[in-house]
Amino acid sequence: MVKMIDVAKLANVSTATVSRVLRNPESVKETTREKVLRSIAELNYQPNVLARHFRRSKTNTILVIVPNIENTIFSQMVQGIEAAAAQNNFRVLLGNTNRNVDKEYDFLNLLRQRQVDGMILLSGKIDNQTLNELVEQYPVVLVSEYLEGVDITTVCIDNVTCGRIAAEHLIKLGHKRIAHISGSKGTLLSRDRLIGYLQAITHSGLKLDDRLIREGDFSFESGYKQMQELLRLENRPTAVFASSDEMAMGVIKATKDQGLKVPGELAVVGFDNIRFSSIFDPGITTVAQPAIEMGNTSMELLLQHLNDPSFQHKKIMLKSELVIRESCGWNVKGKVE
Amino acid sequence: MVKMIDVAKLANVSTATVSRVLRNPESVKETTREKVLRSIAELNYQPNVLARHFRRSKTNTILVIVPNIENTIFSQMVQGIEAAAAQNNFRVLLGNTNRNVDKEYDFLNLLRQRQVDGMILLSGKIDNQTLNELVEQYPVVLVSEYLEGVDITTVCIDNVTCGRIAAEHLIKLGHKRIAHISGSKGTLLSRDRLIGYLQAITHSGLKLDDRLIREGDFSFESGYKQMQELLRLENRPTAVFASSDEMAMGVIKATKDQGLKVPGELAVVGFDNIRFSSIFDPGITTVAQPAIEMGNTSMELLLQHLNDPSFQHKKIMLKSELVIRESCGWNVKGKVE
DNA sequence: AATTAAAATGTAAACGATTACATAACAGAA
DNA sequence: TTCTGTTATGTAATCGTTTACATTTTAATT
Repeated sequence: MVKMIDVAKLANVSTATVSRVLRNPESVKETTREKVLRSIAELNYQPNVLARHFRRSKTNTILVIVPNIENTIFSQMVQGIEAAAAQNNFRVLLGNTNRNVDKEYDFLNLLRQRQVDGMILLSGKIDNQTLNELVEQYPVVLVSEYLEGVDITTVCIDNVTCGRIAAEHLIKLGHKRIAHISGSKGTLLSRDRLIGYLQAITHSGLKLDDRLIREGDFSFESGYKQMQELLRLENRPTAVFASSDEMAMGVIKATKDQGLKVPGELAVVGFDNIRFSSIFDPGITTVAQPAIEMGNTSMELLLQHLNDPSFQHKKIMLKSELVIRESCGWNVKGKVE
Repeated sequence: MVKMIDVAKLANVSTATVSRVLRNPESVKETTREKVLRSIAELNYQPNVLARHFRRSKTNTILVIVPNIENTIFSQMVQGIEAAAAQNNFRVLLGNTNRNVDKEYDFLNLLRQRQVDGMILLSGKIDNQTLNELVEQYPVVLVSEYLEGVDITTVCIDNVTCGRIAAEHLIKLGHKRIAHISGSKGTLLSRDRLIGYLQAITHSGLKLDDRLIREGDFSFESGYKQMQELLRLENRPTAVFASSDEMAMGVIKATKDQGLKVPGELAVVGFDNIRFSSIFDPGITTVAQPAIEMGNTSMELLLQHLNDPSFQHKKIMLKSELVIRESCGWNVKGKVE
């Protein structure tokens, strides 16, 4: 294996100069630089990255903790992260936890052992104390979810407003009995969307009905199941706002399976705008999370942090918008803000 | 930062012994071992993995090259790889190429620079010569796709048989005009499925019609577009076999958009059995690729290779089966093999 | 030409674990 | 007890870059 000393000898310089040509080219006189570059090319020299990492205690690699890579909302975020990372010569190490907290804790060791320079969390099951410790020592960015009691850089959307907009859309269409299927109550993001829903209902003067509010877990199956229960009510809802597109699909499927029509007999609004929302039949009206942008932004914040140790934690809120498709029918003209 | 020498001093041994306790515990006397372990615990010592990697020229990390992480068939494979890797204390570095060949070539440098110990390819756009060079020097496994002219460990399914089974299913249902929308012709896997289709048509004595064979690129959009063209034929097909579920969904959407019914007026078979095939309406009859298992198997082969330099390349073929849902109607009773 | 400041290059000491080889400790046999 | 073979431990070189500091070269100014 060709090493730096070989290049140095061939170019008649010291390894220091070769190293500088590689890492800091302007600090080397042009003629020397060219000589070195020619030697590098001639010998087909590949720097030993492991030695470099070791010496610099940096790996140019970041870790992304993903609850479930199969969920396209997360893969979109990863895509955004990947793109920003590649541009800055960073690599992305993937940590798929399958919503298993132990695995999540396990991955944190990569940070502690300096195998990665920073971390992006697409889920937040870690307890606040551990997270606080981590955040103090290493660059960490939290995406989508946010946490109380932890001072951490966060990229998210305004879930309260989004929840409100979704419910208001259904109200404007004239619906009076609007159900909500939330994500797991454990997550703040679910609570916020619920709060938005409650705001919309209350402000519009509609009657609040507890039985119309149900807890899911973001999955298709939970949407299906909760909708079945809603259909059993003597006075069933005419509209549903589900906290994820997958659940919205479950809702629609359950409704169709009962022989009812969507949007004819039930209007549905989802959340996320995953790719399949537009492919699904009917196309799902949904609150679009700018997933790729969220990934991109989070990586950029992480890079800022990486390059500037005095970086102050930021909370970034990205804009999301309602995408209108067929699942609510067409009573309303044009786009709803 | 606590280092090995600190542990050694506290335990009154040499660093060599501490290192042995960590890497090769049986070679150390029990009493010493315990003493060392106690010191490690007391100091909360974390070995410097970068130093270790450097010294050993191993990273316990493998690279997965993914054409498109957003496609759930790939994320399932990644999931399988991840699981097998985690069990063996390996990490997975993700290389998302977005079907960009340059990025693919770029990622190969990770291997050349020893930043990863091995590689799993979920796509094969790399030219044979480069790949051959790579395979000679490093452990590489190819999944799903296979290549002629390269001696490389491969995990795949029998695409010819699968294509035949898909077409035969439609034939058994009584269809006479069966179209096929293939994946990109560049890939052998597309050609194989087409061959299977041709075999089925020919063997059954049906008339072959060139106009019913069209090239897509696995995407929803291409399925939609090709189906639009098929619908314009004066004598349109009554059934379509699409080489991916996404294309099948495109086919169904295009058909519905023309006011036709699926499965009523068109029967559709897809390929892959991605998660949304069962959620889609109608549920898609499809050839199931055992994606997670494929990922798992490929990682295990890679590990074998990693542990045994004399490893002989293997070609593993996994079983896949037809999953019958609603998209072809119910003219046939029971399960079709 | 002498002086000085700035720019370019070289020297050599890190970084922290691993491991070949040398040595010491121990157990069992005579 | 002594010898021998085995097992356990220690010593110190090594992996290949990077970089603080020292030295030399170059350019600018008088």
